Amino acid sequence: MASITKSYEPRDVEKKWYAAWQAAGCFAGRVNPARAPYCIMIPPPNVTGVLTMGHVLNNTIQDILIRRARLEGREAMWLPGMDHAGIATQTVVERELRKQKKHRRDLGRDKFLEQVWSWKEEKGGIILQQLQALGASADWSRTQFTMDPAYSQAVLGVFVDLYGKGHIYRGKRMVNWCPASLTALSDEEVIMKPVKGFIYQVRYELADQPGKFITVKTTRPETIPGDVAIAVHPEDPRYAAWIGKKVRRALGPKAEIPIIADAAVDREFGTGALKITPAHDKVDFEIGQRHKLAPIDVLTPDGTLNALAGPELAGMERFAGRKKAVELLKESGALVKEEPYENNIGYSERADVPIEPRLTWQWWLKYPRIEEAKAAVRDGHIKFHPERWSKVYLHWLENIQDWCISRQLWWGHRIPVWYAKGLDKETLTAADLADPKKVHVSLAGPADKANWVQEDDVLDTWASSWLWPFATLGWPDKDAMAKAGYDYFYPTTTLVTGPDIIFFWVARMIMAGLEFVRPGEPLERRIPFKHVYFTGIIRDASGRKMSKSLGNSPDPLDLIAKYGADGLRFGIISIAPQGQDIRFQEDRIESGKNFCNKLWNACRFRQMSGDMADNSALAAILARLEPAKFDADDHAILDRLLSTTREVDRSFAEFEFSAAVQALYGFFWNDFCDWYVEVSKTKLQDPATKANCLAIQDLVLRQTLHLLHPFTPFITEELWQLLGYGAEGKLLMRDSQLENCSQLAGRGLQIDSAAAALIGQLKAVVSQVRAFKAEHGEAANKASELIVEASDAHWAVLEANLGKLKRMMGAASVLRGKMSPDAPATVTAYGSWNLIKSRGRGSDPAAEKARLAKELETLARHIAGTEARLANEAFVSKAPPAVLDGAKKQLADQQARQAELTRLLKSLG
RNA sequence: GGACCUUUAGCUCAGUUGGUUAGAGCGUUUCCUUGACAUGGAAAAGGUCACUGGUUCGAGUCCAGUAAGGUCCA
Repeated sequence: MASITKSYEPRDVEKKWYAAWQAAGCFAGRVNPARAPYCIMIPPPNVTGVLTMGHVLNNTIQDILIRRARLEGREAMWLPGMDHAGIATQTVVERELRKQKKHRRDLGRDKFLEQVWSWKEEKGGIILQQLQALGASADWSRTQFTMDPAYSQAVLGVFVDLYGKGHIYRGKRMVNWCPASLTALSDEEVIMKPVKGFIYQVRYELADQPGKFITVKTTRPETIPGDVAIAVHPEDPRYAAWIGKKVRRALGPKAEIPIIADAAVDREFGTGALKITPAHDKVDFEIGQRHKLAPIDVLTPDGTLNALAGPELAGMERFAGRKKAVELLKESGALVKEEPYENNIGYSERADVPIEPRLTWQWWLKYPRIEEAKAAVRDGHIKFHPERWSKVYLHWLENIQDWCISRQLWWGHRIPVWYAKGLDKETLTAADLADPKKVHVSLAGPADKANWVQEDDVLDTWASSWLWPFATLGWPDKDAMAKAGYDYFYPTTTLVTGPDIIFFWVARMIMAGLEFVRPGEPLERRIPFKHVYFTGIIRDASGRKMSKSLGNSPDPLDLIAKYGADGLRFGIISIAPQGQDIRFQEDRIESGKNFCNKLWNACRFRQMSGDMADNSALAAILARLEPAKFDADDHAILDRLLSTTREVDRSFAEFEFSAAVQALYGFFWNDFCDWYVEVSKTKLQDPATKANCLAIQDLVLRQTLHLLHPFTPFITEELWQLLGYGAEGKLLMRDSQLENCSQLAGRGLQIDSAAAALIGQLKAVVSQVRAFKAEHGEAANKASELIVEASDAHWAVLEANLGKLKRMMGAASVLRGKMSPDAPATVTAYGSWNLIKSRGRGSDPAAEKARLAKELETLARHIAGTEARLANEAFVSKAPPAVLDGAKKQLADQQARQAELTRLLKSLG
């Protein structure tokens, strides 16, 4: 067996094991009826994406769940893949074209798409390789892409199906239009941002009463040429006499527009009068509809003012147009006032430019299964972690609006709709749309393609990823489904994602699953997953979101190079409490690395401590234990091993990963390394106790490696092999079975849990002596001569453990003695024992007295508090007996200590 | 405007159904290169649990309100 080097070097170990695992097919999830499945579908990253800290957190958690499930003997399957990311990808390729001074229209649709595909083959999906560096144990043979032929068939088939069921319609409505990407966006793709600008008061002159004006407030004077009316509230006395009159439009082509009354007008806002521009505002559009006013669209798709805006403005970009409009209004005297103003403006999520409300023909989806989707979460078939997100989910479903699923892009799933040649798409009526001679909807398309023109629009990317949990399992193709194990793996077990896409993705997947999977079967068989774990958002140290533009996001690959993948994983999980955002601190990643090194060296110590015995199976190690020789330390460490295992079990059940990591850290570092390994150094010297001590170490290390493996897969596999836990050719990650707390406890371990309390006391004594020495300027490792004054019972306990304790305390000798009235100043007390270090150097009676006095002072305060509590009749009569006894015992201890300290203080003169 | 979250040591956070003197990591200070580990060991200092009320024998914990910060929805 190879010997363990002095420090852990992750790089080679990671490469070696990742390749070995892959070669051994460890990541594959297969249909295996003998085992319960555990399945996770990756939230598909964008094909344009590169690994961010958010991905690191999200995918580490998925890997942790999958690896733990595998160790528990479940058939684990983590399905990876990518999203075609319509706008983002098209933008990337268009940017490359622009470098060659070309536009996608120069190439035409087919040529452009060829370009996108070759970009995808060359540069797309880097992130999947990066996930491998992180240790992701996904089943790469199943990698899916939302534009793959089979997946695309599923997406288009769903469109045809929903169209046939009447869930999809074409309508001319207000949409969020992105003037940069030239496409519609759904509400979820629009980000509201407060923007500082101006609000203008503009007056409109009454047509039949020159010199009389009505004044409105607007932030968008450039749209005045699109005004079709001025609206006031019907019950507003200020304007009651004005209703029905006409005013002259303040800007643009001359026109007279009516003053109308509509209850949607907010009397409190501005002047109480509102200009109505139906083509450029959602509310205005609705008002316009009610009053049968035809909208006037003064903008081109790219946000330039058109001829309808009038000759002065036509051709100007919208923000330049606004400046010009203000100038023109000033000149004409229509501008009454201009004041600074902050309002919320919708921005395109991808292009980061203000969106335009715009009237266009789009395809809309009426969501299916809304009520079932609510019930699935409300009734607990799908559990959200943390639970509170279910409120957000339900609230969204309560107020759900139809989904605009068409996008004016080329990259994506082209909508399977054909229009009869010569048909004007802009003037289609509902009857036309229902007429199969005019509009054809099918997967295969019309037989006589020459007579038809296919819809130009593609589907929203989310209208493909909402099928992810089952389209990735071959749905709807029966053969593909059988091959992928659809029946076995669906519903999947857990979804790990961010709360920012509850609406985009989580809710829609639930509705899709309910609509398309296993029609007629109970709800719990149709839902796409049973648990949804929402991660926090990773922020920088000062709490800002990490973003490319701020440059405050570290490159995870740099972190892996610096701290190892295990260090990064351990570190990031340790700072990721459930349900809270995470402030990233690199020093926590460093602790992760340090922990790995500690683990490494503890195993190294084991290897150096004695010959390796049979470690190849848990039973073999258990057989080596000699319970008759267990001392308090052995009992205590096994007791802690079990309680730590229990805590990790609990943490997994509750999705509290950082709690698991913290429990393992504390147990391994404090209980095992700082205490058990140290006392082992004495026990290993004695041939009578050596073998048992090594067996205990082997048991503890084995279980620790097992529990840690999901978090730090590489180093644990390496050490597992180095310490001989794997029989020939057996891998930790694939061939071992993790014992949970009750399984391990059921292995016949006879543990005296009272021993843990005794060890706690001994630790306190050691601590006391060390503090005592440190306070007197004596190094911990200096062999001091100590005298102990103790009762027979205490001395017996101390004496029984003296060999180990001397090493821990840094004592050359520990003798039982008595305090003499002229004791040297170097004295301390613990409970009812006194530890006296004789012939101490550097003793300072004054400092010692000050220390004792300070301690007595705080003690007196605590005693007063405890006494007051016990003197309280209500407390004594109402508190449970255990609490009452605790308080009494506490008082007795405090008083005993007070007496000792007082005695010591006196002895110092 | 509505909903949710957060507020505990210099920093980042734990703190289970209310119960002994509120914990951890990092940072700070002092000491230690001892044979697993200086990526380490030992010790110390450091807290009015945001604020105000209430419930209770007892509140960091439960309830109400206030303040500050954050997120989402409209």
